[in-house]
Amino acid sequence: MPELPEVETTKRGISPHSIGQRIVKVIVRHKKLRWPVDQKALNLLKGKEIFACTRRGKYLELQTDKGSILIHLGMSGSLRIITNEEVGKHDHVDIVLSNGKSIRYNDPRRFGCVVFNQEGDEHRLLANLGVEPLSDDFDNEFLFRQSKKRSIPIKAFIMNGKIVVGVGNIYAQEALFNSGIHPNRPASKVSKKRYTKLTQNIRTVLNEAIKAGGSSLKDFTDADGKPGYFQQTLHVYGRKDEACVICKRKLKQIIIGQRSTVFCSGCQT
DNA sequence: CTTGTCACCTGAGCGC
DNA sequence: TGCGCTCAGGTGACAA
Repeated sequence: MPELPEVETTKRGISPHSIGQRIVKVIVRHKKLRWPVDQKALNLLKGKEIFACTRRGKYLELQTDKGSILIHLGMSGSLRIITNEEVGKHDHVDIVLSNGKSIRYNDPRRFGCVVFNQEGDEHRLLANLGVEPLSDDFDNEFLFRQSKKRSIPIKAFIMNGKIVVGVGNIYAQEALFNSGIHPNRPASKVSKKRYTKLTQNIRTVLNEAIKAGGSSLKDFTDADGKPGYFQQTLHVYGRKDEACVICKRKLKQIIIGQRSTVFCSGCQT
């Protein structure tokens, strides 16, 4: 489920149920996630109050004054607020709260993680992250400045979390299509003007997706809540061999950095 | 430092 | 029905 908009939607969904609550206990049913779940360390947070729920890139953090729980949803993870619900397949971790509810972490592929963090933003998983695409740091010149001497395809460049966080495989493709840029073009060979456009399109595409995801927020606790991008109009992602919405050419699919990439050879140069 | 490749997993969908 | 294959919203580790 998770690109940045889904993570943001998740954050907004669990925040009202968790902020101000104390952590009663953390139940770990399967500790083999991307990183081992350290039950002992997480137990240090028992009785502590969650004073904030924050997002950094695609990472979520439940903050207490004795440390935080750092969560990543990987490819297939999700968090739900539950009350006395039967444990299902892939429900690996429960964070039991003082209001009787729990934050339940489910992740079939187990590419995500639930880790104890006492180092704040200095934590090794956070320390080297790039700028937030929805912040002021991601200005019209940022990508252009960073792209100097970079030969990698523009798509891999904007998906590099050390440059800018949260741009995943769906929205990278969409933003490049909307900007008319060929995904394989070397980053250093994209003009400043086009970077300005790309920057704006990345912002727009993410904001639209957050808006779409937000519309289903009231149903957040439903198991089958659709992530934002199912409600959004996607122009290229998943549309291989279909007609370009602009020029009607057949959309092509290529592989960039082991990730499939759909684009229009007419509109994107 | 940059770039490209691998690894970690399960489940869905398809052709046979 | 079942088997084998391919593919899927991510990203850290490592080699070159």
